[in-house]
Amino acid sequence: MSDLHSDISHDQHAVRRQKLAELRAAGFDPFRANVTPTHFSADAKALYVEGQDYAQVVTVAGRLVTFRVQGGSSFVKIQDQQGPIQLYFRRDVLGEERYGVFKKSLDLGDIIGVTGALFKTKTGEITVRVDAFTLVCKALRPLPEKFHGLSDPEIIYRQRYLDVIMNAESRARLMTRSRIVSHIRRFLEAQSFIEVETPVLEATAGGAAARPFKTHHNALNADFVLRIATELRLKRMLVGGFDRVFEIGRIFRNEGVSRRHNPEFTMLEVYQAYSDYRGMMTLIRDMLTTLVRDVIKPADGSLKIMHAASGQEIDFGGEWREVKYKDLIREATGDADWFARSKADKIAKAEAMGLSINPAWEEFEITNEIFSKQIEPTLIQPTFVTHLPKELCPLAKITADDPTTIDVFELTIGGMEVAPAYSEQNDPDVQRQMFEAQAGEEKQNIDHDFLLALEHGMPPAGGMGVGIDRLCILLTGAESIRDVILFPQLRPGA
RNA sequence: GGGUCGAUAGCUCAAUGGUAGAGCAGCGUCCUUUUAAGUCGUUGGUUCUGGGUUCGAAUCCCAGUCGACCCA
Repeated sequence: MSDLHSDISHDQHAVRRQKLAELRAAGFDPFRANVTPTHFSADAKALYVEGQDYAQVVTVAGRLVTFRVQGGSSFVKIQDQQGPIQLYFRRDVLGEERYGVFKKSLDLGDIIGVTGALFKTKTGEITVRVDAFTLVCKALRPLPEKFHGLSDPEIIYRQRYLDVIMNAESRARLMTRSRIVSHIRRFLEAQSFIEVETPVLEATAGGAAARPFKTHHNALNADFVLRIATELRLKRMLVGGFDRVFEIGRIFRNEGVSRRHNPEFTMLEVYQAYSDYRGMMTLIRDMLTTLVRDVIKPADGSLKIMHAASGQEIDFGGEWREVKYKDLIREATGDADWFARSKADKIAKAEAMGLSINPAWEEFEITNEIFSKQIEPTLIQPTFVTHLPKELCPLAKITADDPTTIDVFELTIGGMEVAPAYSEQNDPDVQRQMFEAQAGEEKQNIDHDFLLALEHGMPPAGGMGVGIDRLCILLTGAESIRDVILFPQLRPGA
């Protein structure tokens, strides 16, 4: 290795390959080795009894993330899914030969298994004194730098495995997402909801207004689209007598990518027969307060979480305001007769409020621009915005005392729409008329097979959608949807 | 789609038209309770790609690739 022409000491990849070759030449191949851990790191540490050093023997395994060699003894740390645990290697315990293998053949990033007894160091860290170790995977590439971690966003997203090895906050945030989804499943199952799976490949993209991805099935020689919602399939199950159903499913929308949008995202949709939008209020409030209580667990025992974007605390334990969409518009415009104004007056007023209005928009779209730009971002505390204009969604029941609105709410938290819910339209004739009356960007494709299902009879029901990614942004304090999705969509790399 | 910013050693970053550097990692020493361990020495560059300007380009100009942010 000291020959000038073959010096590879500057090339970490080559050095590691050489170490692997030397191990194999000595009769040991790490890629044919394995280990049977008895505990994960945190569970192992929990076994330690104060004052009883070397009483408990464990086998743990993980990736080498710190390496501190000091002559005849060394401290290293490995990391598994529960986090790091410190190991103590000693020449006088392992013997000259094995200690030499430890020092010469192992690198940061390697995966090892060790067996040894728990003790507490003089600085108070519970540590495994290693009696035996096995290299079970040689990392041929070096880890990013230990102190600054990994900060290049492109590597963080494209090589997420490096991010979650190096950045504890990323690891914690993405694990929280798993716990959130798990909590939602258990919460709904405890209330007799049935989880179902419906097709991703659809003949018609229904249930929402969005551009779909298109694909083709060769054997059927038919074009398909990827679903943009699960709503119409789940309602068919209500027709079929599955009275409480939900799906946590991937949705695909062929639209822009931004801090708030990924082309594929996860949506919970839940439908409950013999309920309505008011029943959904109770359901979502219980779901979110238990989520904060059991998963996020605010340190002070409250149900408050910090909302970085607004600098405010969001209190899930406070009163959840309920307010009609029209009242919010009247309040924001300062015009009690807003909905009676002409389109020209609406445009003038909206532009005076600093909005840029497309003259081709329908009147409800002008009004909704005010809602999404001027009102929604200010709704930080949990707020049920109710009774939206009927043009915004064709799938809900018309309000009994106001034929221009529908029996729905949009739950808004932290300035973001988190969960829309409806009293679901189950009159097949009204449903058909509402589909046909759709206009502007809200226009949905008509799914005739769905209308056929409605004619067979769907029980009255409440339904709700929850954007899981946005909920995770809110609850984990993430800045971007990319930070709560393991592998966010990027342009294919070079 | 438009605008702004960015890409330099494995990673995190310097170098403001004049010899491309540092810390960590790596390699070679010393070190048996460390916590970004310490210590002495040391290797390592297609400065994103392709053109152009210039005596001379990481640096200036043009085009492209990828990313971030803002806007639509």
